[in-house]
Order: sequence, then C-alpha cells, then structure tokens
Amino acid sequence: MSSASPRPAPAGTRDRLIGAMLNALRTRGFHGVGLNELLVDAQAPKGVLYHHFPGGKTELALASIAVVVDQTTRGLDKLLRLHADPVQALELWMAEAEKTLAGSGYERGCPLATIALESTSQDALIRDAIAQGFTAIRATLARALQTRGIEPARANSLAALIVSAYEGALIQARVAGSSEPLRDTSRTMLEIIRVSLPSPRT
Amino acid sequence: MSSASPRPAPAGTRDRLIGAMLNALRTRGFHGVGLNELLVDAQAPKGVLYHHFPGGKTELALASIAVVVDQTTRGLDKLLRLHADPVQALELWMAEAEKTLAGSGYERGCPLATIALESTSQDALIRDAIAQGFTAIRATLARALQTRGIEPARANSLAALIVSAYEGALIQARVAGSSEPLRDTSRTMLEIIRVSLPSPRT
DNA sequence: TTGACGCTAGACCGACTGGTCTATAGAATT
DNA sequence: AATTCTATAGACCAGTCGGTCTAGCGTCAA
Repeated sequence: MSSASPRPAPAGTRDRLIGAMLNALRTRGFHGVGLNELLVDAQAPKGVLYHHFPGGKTELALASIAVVVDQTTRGLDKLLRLHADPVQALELWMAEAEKTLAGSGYERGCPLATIALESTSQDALIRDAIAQGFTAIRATLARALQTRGIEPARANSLAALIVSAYEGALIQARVAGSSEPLRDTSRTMLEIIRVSLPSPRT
Repeated sequence: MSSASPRPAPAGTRDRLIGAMLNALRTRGFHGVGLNELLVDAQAPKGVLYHHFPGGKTELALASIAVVVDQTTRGLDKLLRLHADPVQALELWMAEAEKTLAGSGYERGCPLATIALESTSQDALIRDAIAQGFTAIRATLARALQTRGIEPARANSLAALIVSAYEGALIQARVAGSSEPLRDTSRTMLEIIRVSLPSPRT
C-alpha cells in the first residue's frame, strides 16, 4: 500500500503553495493577494491548488495557519528548554522576530495577526484555527513559566501579555520601518517581568 | 480605537464615508471590503466618493486614519488628565477598548492595526499615516508618564510597551471571541508597571 | 433669469477575482 | 497492455473589483 520509499517528487507542490500563502499573509494579508499571484509565487498552475486544497484559498490559508502554529510552538518550546532562564529564552525569541522583520525590509511580520484582523465571525473555520493557535502558543509559554515555579493563573496571564507584546510590537515596527518599537517593547516587558518573578537564582 | 459615538450620526456625506471606512477597517480590513459595499453602508452613490476623495479608496482610508488617530490621542489625553494615577487612566482605556470589542460581538477592533498589517512598503502614504499615528499615540503616553517623574527614555519605552500590549491583546481577544486575553494582558501589564514605577504618590 | 458651483446620482468600463472544467502525464496496479 | 490513480496544466467563466464619466439637482451671485 504505502510506497513511501522513493520520493522523486518535485519538492512538494503542496508545500510551495503553503509557503506562498504564508508569505502573502506575512506581507499583505489574505484579501490582499490574488490567487494568480499566489500561484506564480508557488510556481504552480491553478488546477493543482484545487487538487490539494479543494476548499480553495480558504483551505490553503487554514493549512498555512496550522503550519505556522506548529513551527511557532516547536520553536518556542525548544528555546525554553535550552535556556534555564525563561526571560532569556523570550529575549532570544523577540530578537529572532526582529531579525526576520528587519531582514525583510520590515515586510515579513506575523501571518497569524494579519489574517486574524481580516477575519470576521463568518469565517468560522479561519477564526477557530487562529484562536486555537494563539491558545496553543500561550499554553506553551504558560507551561514553561509554571515549571519555573510560577502559579498557573499568573503563568497564563503572563503568557497573554507576552503574546500581546510580541504581536503589538511587530505591528508598530512594521509600519515604522524601524526595530525601535519592537526593541523597546521587548526590553521593557522582559525587564519588568524579571523583577516580578520569584527569585530564580538558587 | 475608542468609538467616540455609538451611533453613526446624521453627519455629512463625507463623514458617513469615513465612518463606513472605519467600520470596514475595524471589522475586515482595507482589502476585505469592496467599494460598493462601503457605499451602501455610507448610503452614498459612487460619484460622491470621488468628489470628496479624488484619490478614491486609498484617500478615504488616509482620511479615516487621520480621524481615528485624532480621536485616540484626544481620548487618551483626556483620560490621563482626569486621573492623577496614569496606571488608573490606562486601566480605563483598556476597559473601554474591551467594552467596544465585546459589545460588538468581538468584531470591532483597532482600525489602525488592521490596515497596518495589510499595507506594504509600496503603500507609502498609508504607511506614513499609520506610522505617524502610532508615534503620536506613543508620544501622548510618554508625555503623561514624564510628567509623573519618569525619565524620557523610559517613558518612551513604556509607551511602546503599552501600545503593543493594547494592540496584541485586541487581536487575541477578537479571534478568541472572549475578553480574557485582553483582561489578562491589561491587568498583568499594569500591575507590573505600577510596581516598577517611582513612588506612586498623588 | 441666467450661469456657476458644490454635491449627488448611477450607468458604465476594462481588469482581475476566485473558482470550475477538461485534458493529460507518469507511476503503480492489474 | 490496459487501467487506475495522483498530480499537473491551463483555458475558461461569471461576478466583482476600483475607477471614470456624464447628467441632474439645489443654492447662491449676478
């Protein structure tokens, strides 16, 4: 049945489509990019899109959201496992985001935030996917904070603040064409969080 | 940001157009609404749009951004003048945003954030308007913090953090269909800021 | 009255949208 | 070899997009 061994595949059309959609969401948003442009970017004809994603543009967006949420939670988890100090891990996380943003000429922000603001209550599937995504990211942060002795309720609240600061800072830096708002937000939040944390040194 | 009037008001056609655009930006974004729908909402024919805004949809968006920035800075200024404690003023500001969001079934967020994420570096006018808007809002906050004895650099950084938290929290609450992320963000940020402030007198 | 002007009104347009449809290439199955 | 299935390919379509154009309405100056 599963002949999974030989994959002479042209490096996954499906993945290229998802990549193109993610790029679009990062830079212009769901409604800001047309299907044709998306397909040029992915180097794929129209038929292949509807083969892999019968639900069209929306289903492609859903798959892209799933991918980016997975990447983000994994990345965060790794960072938090590698550093005993969670604040240091978060500092690196924010620095990474800044690097991506600045390195793209302040174009590539967070794909989740963009489509989150474009979606309405009628786009139930999209909304649910994003909502679950943010919840998963917050949960990843909260879990890590809890293992450092922070009580669950406070860990959840801190997680919400961290995600908020992250997203809000990206918005400001993007339009400003400058990392300053991002760095200001990151530095101030983290230094303030550190002060309010239980003594980590033992 | 703050919805100054609960009703669209029987204002002039120009104002109705701006109102319709702001509503669109809050709920679906610039590319998410068509001109025709916008005109139905504003109860205006197409010709009148291009009479008041020869630059079309984009110029209307620019005017709308200017209006909302003006409303926001004024509202913030008033709040900060009315309350000796800046943290209390900010608490009310966040609470107001929550009321607007929740009261609209989690549809009406911040129009600036949405178009900020949809715009690219090619939309220079839009970008500049939003960037200036965020700068003005941060300046309003920073000014108020300085008058409470916080040094300029730190006041600026705190202002960036406050705006970030505000925008990021609205995003999360919107897709979650719940005020919890917003309240968590607000409470945690403000309580942490309060601790880090100089002697909370007056 | 006449004419100018500010504003309203909507028919109309080419470009492009997301989406459907049929054709087919290539590998696996029979 | 014939068939089947997955994946690629792009012509094609109805609807909508943002935008233009001309006509009409009401008010004021003369």
